[in-house]
Amino acid sequence: MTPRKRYWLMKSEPDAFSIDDLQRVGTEPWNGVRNYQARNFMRDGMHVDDGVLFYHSNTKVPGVVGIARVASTAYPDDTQFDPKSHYHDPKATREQPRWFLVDVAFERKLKRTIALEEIKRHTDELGEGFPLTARGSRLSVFPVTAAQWKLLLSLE
DNA sequence: GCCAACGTTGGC
DNA sequence: GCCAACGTTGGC
Repeated sequence: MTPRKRYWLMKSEPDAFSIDDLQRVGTEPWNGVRNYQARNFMRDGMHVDDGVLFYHSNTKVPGVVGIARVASTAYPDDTQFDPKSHYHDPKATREQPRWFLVDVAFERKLKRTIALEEIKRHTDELGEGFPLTARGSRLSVFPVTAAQWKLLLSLE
């Protein structure tokens, strides 16, 4: 049985990996996530063809810049095993991987950036707990409801 | 570049 | 199991 389509938001620093990079390569393993909550969402929650809002963080105008889709089920993030990688985790083994990822595929760029500043004006509709606007939240992968998805894209 | 907020680590 | 120290995130 095919699970109902879910929606997610995934943050990336454009200096490291931008929506243009994703457009160029088409599909990319979402490596480097080293937060358990974000990992759990990828490993336990994501299904192929789920929708992804691509968000640029730590940049001049942070915001949602494109749409992607989940392109694989979760599998171990290879960078955790590589001593030369910035994402190397000495406690992870092939037998007992600690970090998982999914492949993410490009769908389209938004016509314009939906800036965080603008998104904040809709806190009431998005809900107090929405991780993008919740105070102090740094979660880089989290679920978005169908209603939140629709609202955010209506701002495009 | 600053720094508040948060998550993780490790000594005890 | 507590919690101080440290490292990271990410808006500004």
